[in-house]
Amino acid sequence: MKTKKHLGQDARERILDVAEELFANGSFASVSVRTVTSKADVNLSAVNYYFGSKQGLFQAVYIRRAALVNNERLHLLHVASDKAQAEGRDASLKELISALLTPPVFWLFDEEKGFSVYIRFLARAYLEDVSDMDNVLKREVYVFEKFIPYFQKIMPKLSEEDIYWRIYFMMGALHHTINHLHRINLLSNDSCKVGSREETRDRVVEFCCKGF
Amino acid sequence: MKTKKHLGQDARERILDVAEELFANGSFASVSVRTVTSKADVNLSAVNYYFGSKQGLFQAVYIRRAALVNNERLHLLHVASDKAQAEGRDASLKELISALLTPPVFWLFDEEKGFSVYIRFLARAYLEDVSDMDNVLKREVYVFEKFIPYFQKIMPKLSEEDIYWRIYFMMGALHHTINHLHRINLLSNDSCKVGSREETRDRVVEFCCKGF
DNA sequence: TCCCGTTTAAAACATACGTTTAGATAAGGT
DNA sequence: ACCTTATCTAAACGTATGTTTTAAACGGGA
Repeated sequence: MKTKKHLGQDARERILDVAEELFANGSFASVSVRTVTSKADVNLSAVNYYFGSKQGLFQAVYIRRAALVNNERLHLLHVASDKAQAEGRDASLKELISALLTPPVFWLFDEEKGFSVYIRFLARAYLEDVSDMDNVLKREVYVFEKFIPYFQKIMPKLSEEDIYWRIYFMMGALHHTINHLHRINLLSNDSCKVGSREETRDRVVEFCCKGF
Repeated sequence: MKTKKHLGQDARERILDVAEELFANGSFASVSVRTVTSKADVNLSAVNYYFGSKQGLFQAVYIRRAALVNNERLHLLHVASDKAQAEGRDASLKELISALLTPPVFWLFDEEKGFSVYIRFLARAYLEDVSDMDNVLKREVYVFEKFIPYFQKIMPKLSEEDIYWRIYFMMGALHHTINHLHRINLLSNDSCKVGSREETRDRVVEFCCKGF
């Protein structure tokens, strides 16, 4: 006897998984509640039941994993900082930038954990006004603030404004990588192939290090 | 006596103008044909009459100004190349990158000519599968191909693959600038303001030059 | 066993959508 | 004047949309 019912949290998660995937590949308006619920094998009204509205679902997808990327960034920052301190030096520019870029790039390649989908979802969410991304960004600012002193220490000539601008462009290269990595073949007339996650990470980190 | 009728080309252009603006600010699915036609003050069926379908309209918006950015890039390339030749030197890295980035950045600021809308439209179109952006990109590749020899001449150590990767990241910084420039204030805790188009251009060019 | 809050189900609601159709209107050529 | 062509209009078509409603099914605690 199968017990499909009364697995509320289970159904909720399943909806979030499906919605995350669909929203990662299409715009908010192009994804219908009916597609979500049928792919998640739940009733049509489940979305409204659990999330109130389609927009509520979208925001719930964001919130579920919002902190993870930034926590991992801060973790890598502290690891690099501790290691540097033990060796009697400052954290290098490469270490700082790597701490910012590695989590999203690696997770983009990590099919297993399902984060790659979330990363692409995030990139798209930045363009949707439905998700109130200004408030989303405010959470990211918190992380960048933590990085600023480290940048200033090794690059004392730079003003805070300069550093923010460079972080800004760095995020540009990152988001572009996330969004259009699959098109590098096309753009380069098949000169370039997408390699391993480490190779991709190294390329974008190198680019951003020099840009700084 | 107003002659609203028989202004076919006029109505067509008006539809394109309105659609360009709407598609620049929202996704393909979120913009309805009814919104376009009512804002353009034409009949509902005008879109299907002139463009066959909503998708046809979207592609027509793209095509209308597609060549302009890339033509301007090539023009700037030749200007820089001629000037360099007259001075008995190669075109500098900064000149090359500036030729690639200046047209979209300047037009982004140029409210008057309406290109700023198109630039934002383009950035969003890259995420819509409806516009068959792989074919769109092939047209851009043509332009990059023209630049490759110039890059190779002044940076002979770099392989073609390396150059393409760097152009790729450069486009990332550019597209990010286009998409999220208005959020630089927020990202930087109000440290940064959006300055003139020249200042913005100089910042992204400087970043990309060093990244190369 | 009964009650109660939670969850699932099916149907209906009221719009909004892209597209098609049929016919009116105007302009230009012959 | 007539015919042809391009343009514009209004209405309708069929479908898809997000959401709401109503009721049934279930599990746990009294």
